[in-house]
Amino acid sequence: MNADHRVIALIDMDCFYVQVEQRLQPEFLGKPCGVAQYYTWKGGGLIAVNYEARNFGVKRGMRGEQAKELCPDFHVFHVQEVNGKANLTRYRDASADVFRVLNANFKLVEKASIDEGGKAGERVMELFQVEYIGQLRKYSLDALQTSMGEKDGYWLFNLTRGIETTAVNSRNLYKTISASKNFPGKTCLDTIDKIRIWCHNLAEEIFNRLEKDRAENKRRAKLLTVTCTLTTNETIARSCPINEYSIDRFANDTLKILKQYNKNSSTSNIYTPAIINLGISAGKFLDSVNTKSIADLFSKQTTKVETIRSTENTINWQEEDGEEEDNNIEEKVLEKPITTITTLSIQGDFFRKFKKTDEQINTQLKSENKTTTSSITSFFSRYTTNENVLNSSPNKIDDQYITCSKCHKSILMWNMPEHDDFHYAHELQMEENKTNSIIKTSKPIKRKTNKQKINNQTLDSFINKKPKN
DNA sequence: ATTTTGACGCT
DNA sequence: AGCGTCAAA
Repeated sequence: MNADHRVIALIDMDCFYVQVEQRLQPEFLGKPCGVAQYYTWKGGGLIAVNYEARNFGVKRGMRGEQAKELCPDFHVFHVQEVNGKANLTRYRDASADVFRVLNANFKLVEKASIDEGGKAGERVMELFQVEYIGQLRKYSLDALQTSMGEKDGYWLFNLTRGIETTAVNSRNLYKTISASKNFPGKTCLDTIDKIRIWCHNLAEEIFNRLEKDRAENKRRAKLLTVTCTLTTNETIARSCPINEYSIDRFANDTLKILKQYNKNSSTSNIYTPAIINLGISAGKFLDSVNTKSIADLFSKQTTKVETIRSTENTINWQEEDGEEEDNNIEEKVLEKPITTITTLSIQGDFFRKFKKTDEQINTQLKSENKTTTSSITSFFSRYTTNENVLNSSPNKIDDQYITCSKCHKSILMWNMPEHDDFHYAHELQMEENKTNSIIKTSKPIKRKTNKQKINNQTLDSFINKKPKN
């Protein structure tokens, strides 16, 4: 699409965490509520407040008790705690749901980071004594470049005239995965024993999130960074390589780093200065694609033909409706039945299972635009109402829960995408370990190509799915 | 005792 | 590459 004629939609989810909780407990819809982490200190700290509550002056950062004073009907949802630490998994999963919908329906989806925003914006306002960006139009390109530098001045000059051609990057993945916790006041970590426990707790959370990330995104973090703030108020960040995903290794590496800052004798259990904040972060992700499979990418079969994995839960996501390309695929595959999955992201692959035709999606999208709730409901109706789309196994739906056919655990239906993905990736991993090779020789399942339906609505050209490859 | 998380910038 | 800072929710 021509960058001059593009449309960029900015989606900002209001008090998202509150909505996630209200979806689980719809009886609170329309009522003033917020989400708090931790209970004990003055009713927990609010990290999200809905508009009904904001009308009473309740704000993020306030304590639950204070919110109750301002608004007696205020309801507090509490963030799940694991090992005594707030765990935001529920909201991350909900966010992943949103991105699944966006990725399935839009060509480019970028997690916004408002670069050039914030501080730079204030500097510009101060420098040029303007309140709105349009007021900058009275300045010449030269003037802007003199003050802001050649590049930024040029960017700003165009921006004020509605010209901004920066590409929207198709990127939804986190660059880092981190877990941290404050230990304020008397709760500070002042003994090796306490520190050891928390190294383990944080390591466990990071490990779980990394495993899930590896399953879904086929990548591995290579760098572990330990961050801590001491009672001296200094913040320290030190890194070490990640050779293997393991709770104990993460925990031990973290502890080893922290011990370097202990001013006490190594024989004592006391740690000084004590730790006020401790965090572990994993980053420097590398795609965990085997070199063998990269070689395969250059073979005719795999570069030209997009094949799909063959596992028991892979299903034909479209009704029978013969198409010529499919026959070609089938023939080629039969010639040399080697299938690799390397060209497909798991996420995209996963979603494809539940995909309807373009027409159905477009129709659905129109109705989804109305409210978030109906959108999400209809999104999930895609695979909760259509038995043969799901899998022929008898998944029992009990209100909002589904019994997973693989592990027989009761799973919230909106957590099913990750859950199912996890099973798939796990199986894949097992197979990989077993064969010590990424090449799969199983027969691929026939997959239909999507025909692009041409629609006369302007936005539809935008809503068209991503092109393959 | 606002907490947790993530990205970016500086050296 | 490693570390510190800063902002968002």
